[in-house]
Amino acid sequence: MVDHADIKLPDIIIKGLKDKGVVSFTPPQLEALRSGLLDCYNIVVSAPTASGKTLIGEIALINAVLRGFKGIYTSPLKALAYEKFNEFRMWEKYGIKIAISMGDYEVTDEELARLENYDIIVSTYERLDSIMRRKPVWLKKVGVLVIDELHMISDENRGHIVEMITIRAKMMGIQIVGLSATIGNPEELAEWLGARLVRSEWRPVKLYEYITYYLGSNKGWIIHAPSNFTDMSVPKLVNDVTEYWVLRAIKEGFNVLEFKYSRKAVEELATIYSHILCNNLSNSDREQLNILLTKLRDSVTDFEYEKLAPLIRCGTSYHHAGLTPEARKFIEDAFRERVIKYVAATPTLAMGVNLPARVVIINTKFFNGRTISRISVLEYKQLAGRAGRPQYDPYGIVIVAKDSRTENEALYYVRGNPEPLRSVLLSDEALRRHVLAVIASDENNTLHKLISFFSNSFASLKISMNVIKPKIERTLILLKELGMISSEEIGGETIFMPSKLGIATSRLYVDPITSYIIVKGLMHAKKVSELYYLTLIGMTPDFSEANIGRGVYEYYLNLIDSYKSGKEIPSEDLESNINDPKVDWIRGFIIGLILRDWINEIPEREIIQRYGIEAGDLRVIKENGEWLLYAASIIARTINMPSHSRYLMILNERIKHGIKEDALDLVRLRYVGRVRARILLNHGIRSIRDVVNREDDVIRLLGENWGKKIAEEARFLIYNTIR
DNA sequence: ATTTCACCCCTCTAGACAGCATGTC
DNA sequence: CTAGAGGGGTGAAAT
Repeated sequence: MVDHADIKLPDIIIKGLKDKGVVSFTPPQLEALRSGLLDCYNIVVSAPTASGKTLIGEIALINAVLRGFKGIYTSPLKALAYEKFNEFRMWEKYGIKIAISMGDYEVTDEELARLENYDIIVSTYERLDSIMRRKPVWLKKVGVLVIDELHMISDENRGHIVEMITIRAKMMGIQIVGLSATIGNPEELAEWLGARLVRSEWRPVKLYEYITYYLGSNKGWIIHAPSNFTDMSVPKLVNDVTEYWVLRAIKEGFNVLEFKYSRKAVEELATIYSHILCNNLSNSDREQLNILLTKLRDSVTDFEYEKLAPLIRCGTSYHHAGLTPEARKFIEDAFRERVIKYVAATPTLAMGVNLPARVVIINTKFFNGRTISRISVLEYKQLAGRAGRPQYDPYGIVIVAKDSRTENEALYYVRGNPEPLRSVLLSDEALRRHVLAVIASDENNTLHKLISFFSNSFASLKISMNVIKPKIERTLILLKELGMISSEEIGGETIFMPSKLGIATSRLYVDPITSYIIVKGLMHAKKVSELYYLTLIGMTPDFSEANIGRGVYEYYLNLIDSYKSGKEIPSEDLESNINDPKVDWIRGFIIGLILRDWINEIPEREIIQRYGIEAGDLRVIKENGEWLLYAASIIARTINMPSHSRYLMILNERIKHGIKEDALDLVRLRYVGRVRARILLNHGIRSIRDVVNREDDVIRLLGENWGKKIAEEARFLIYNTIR
């Protein structure tokens, strides 16, 4: 029953919940409603995965809309944002308009204006930050901000973004609904936001945690059944924990998910258990898997097919970011359908889409760059939360810390409390990005105002402003040196103003250091090769780490001198005067080479082999390259370097498609990518017009089906441009 | 003489967000 | 408090 005497839900919400098939509220949902969710109180919910947190946010959003406001929902992943967007669209039949805004979609002025017409906007953190920097007028109409996965505020790389959007919402008096995993210090979070705290351990499926630890190669694994669970006979000692559960899984028809923090390791796990599974599959399993394999062939490149097929044939797979998004999606779907019985995955799988399994095996140790460490209790809880599929499983089973050697190592996770969340806003990188943003958006422009802005931060709850103030002052000095801001004394007070470059940097959403490197690199370059530009963007701190094999790294390290002397790449001085660990000249060089190969139409397969990367990594490099080339182009324009700017924009286009310059026209056609464009060019078909004029040749070269389709596209395009 | 095996040393280690425009010497 | 597997090399023991 969603009717509760003490909760007055608007009729539309009651109807909508009925449509969604919500028959009753979960305990955290009830508590949130009773804590004043509908009366605009700020709420922090700290509860496990699948306890119905999203619905709390959803009700808050609809409630705001019914009161004449807008609602914003924000999440850490594009996939998650997209998923929620589709879920929320069911409210459209009640006249509520839902929009999505994230990196794949524009933030032009028109786009910002477009959003004014929508009631609910779904976005990623970064996009929302970007929108807030632009201060569109409709921001005043926002009644509620729902922040999903609020515990991300502690994330080393992206937590500061979450903190900034929260600060802004807080300062604007917007109702904040923070949805968080179970964390150590929810009270502090609630205190910061002046929010009411909803704290719950409720789960839809009962969870049983099996303590496991390894006794050595000739003894095997000890398994301690949890004391509260007796209806099942699990042996106390097994040769191999995973093998035990995988064999049960195929007999009893459930699935097993194992987490480990290494790509190589998950691939090895999948290989090992594929052999074991293959010997134990039923005939109907085999049939299903054969059908699956034919689908796989159509879904992924040959390269990935060759790697995955022997595993998937046996009902197992690995899952990590080296796979293309298509391959990952394929595996996720097949696992959800229980056709794939066992998946060994890196944490990608736990961050993203909801993919539960009856049995979740968790390895906890990983290399942190210096030494071995173990995942936090918070992370453990997140992974463990994947155990037990609400509709299918009577309970979820977690094999706690399989890689433990002693009982205590495993018990640490069962008994331990999640760690408290800490602000990451005061790092050098976060401060320079956000202090610039605040100045560039003309939000605050004196030291005094900046300090009052940051006194609203989560950081300031624990850290004195006496510590924060000098950090801000140092950041201001840096931003001046980088040419992002200038200052002026007016009436005894220092006013900070953004430069044109500073405004562009904030809008482009790049690190001020990235912007600075690009400026310096372009200033030192007169006539330079494409490799120069590609290397330049590759060495910026915004170009995330690439998974380049160490051997490859060293090989190109030796090669670098010959390029340096020929001035084909930026000078390393560029890096030496910037003290930032993320600025990496050699990485830039290798990225440059990879991107150059890509736009010179080297086959994907060859690039992957040459640089020891995987298909998924190449995608990431392309995406980063595309974004930063665009940014570099705009930066070049703002500092009056139009020829650099033009060339960078051409490179941006070429990266998009992976083509040489002569194919730029042809790839404007749908169904024409790098491969087909090259086939046409090799036969003298150089433009869209040529495609129309020589349709017979096109059909001969690309086959009747595609040829006709493409010629049709070409006619359509020409017709429309003439008109 | 050839094969096998224990042992040591070295190497390697997760993920994913952001841009969408327009005119200088 | 904290790893652990794979690859390559080495030298001694086993066949």
